[in-house]
Amino acid sequence: MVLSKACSYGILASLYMARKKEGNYISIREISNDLDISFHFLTKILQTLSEEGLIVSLRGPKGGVSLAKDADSVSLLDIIIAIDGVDLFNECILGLPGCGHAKPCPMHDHWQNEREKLKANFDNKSLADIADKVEEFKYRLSMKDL
Amino acid sequence: MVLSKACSYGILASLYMARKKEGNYISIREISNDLDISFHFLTKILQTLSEEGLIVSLRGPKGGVSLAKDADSVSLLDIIIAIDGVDLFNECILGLPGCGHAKPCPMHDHWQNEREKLKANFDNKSLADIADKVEEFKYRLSMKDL
DNA sequence: TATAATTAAGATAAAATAGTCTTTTATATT
DNA sequence: AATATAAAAGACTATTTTATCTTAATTATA
Repeated sequence: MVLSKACSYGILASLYMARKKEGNYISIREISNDLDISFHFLTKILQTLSEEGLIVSLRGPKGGVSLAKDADSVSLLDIIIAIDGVDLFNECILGLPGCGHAKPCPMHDHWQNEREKLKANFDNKSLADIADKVEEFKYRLSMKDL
Repeated sequence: MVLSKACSYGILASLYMARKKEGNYISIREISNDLDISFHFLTKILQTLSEEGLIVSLRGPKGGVSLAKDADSVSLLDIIIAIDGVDLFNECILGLPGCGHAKPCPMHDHWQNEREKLKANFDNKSLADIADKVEEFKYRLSMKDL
């Protein structure tokens, strides 16, 4: 698995928030129901995003979570790094310590190229970009297999 | 992590065998010592490769493991699929069930392209190709960080 | 101010992956 | 045939990831 489940869930929840009007708090219960993700697990993931400053939250009635910034300025890469860290984009695909230009693993050149493209592609996709094109491209954004 | 540790270890051990004369059995202890991989863990991984028909083994004195086929005809992809299965090359990067052309995740087109290239690249690298070029390209093939 | 709603926090459990240890089986050599 | 060597098999442990459950803290609203 390239991304952890926590990371996938975090991305889906962030896109859910991006599709709602900014400034409104959305309850985690609603998100977990609509996306078919475990409520408590999602709560923890969103706490991480909150600690990382990507979302804000409010307790109590009418509380919930909301993007901390404009959806234009948050990329999928931001979410991924907040949850899974930067290892995916730095590590040797064979897991060799010290793999690099001087002493490369047999996959080094190829994987370095691929992972950079992957990273650029994640970076190039803002939450707003995706949210705006859900209808046009019929994007699937839920764990529900409809 | 893109490949499991078991898979990385399996690849390194296979390359180790490929670099030795074919037909000779190499003890797992020697491989685990030289590559700095846990002996018992490696034994299990090599049992999988044995079950999958990629290597052969012999018990007793002078026993060990050896590639079942010519190193020319075994690709990294063969090893990966034997150990980790085909999920990496089939699954949605966001883990969405039913992600596909009709109802794609936002990363679908890009990732489908990348994972196919990754697969092709793994398929294109035979154990012999790599073994032959270790000196030329100064390949790192051990968990030891020298 | 009391109540209900909602996230935060922390304990626990389940599953997957990674790793270790012991015993059994096979085989080459003496 | 006896012995030593090495893989096979299986039980066990540890760690990480995923998931659940309970209680505490916060806050809007009646």
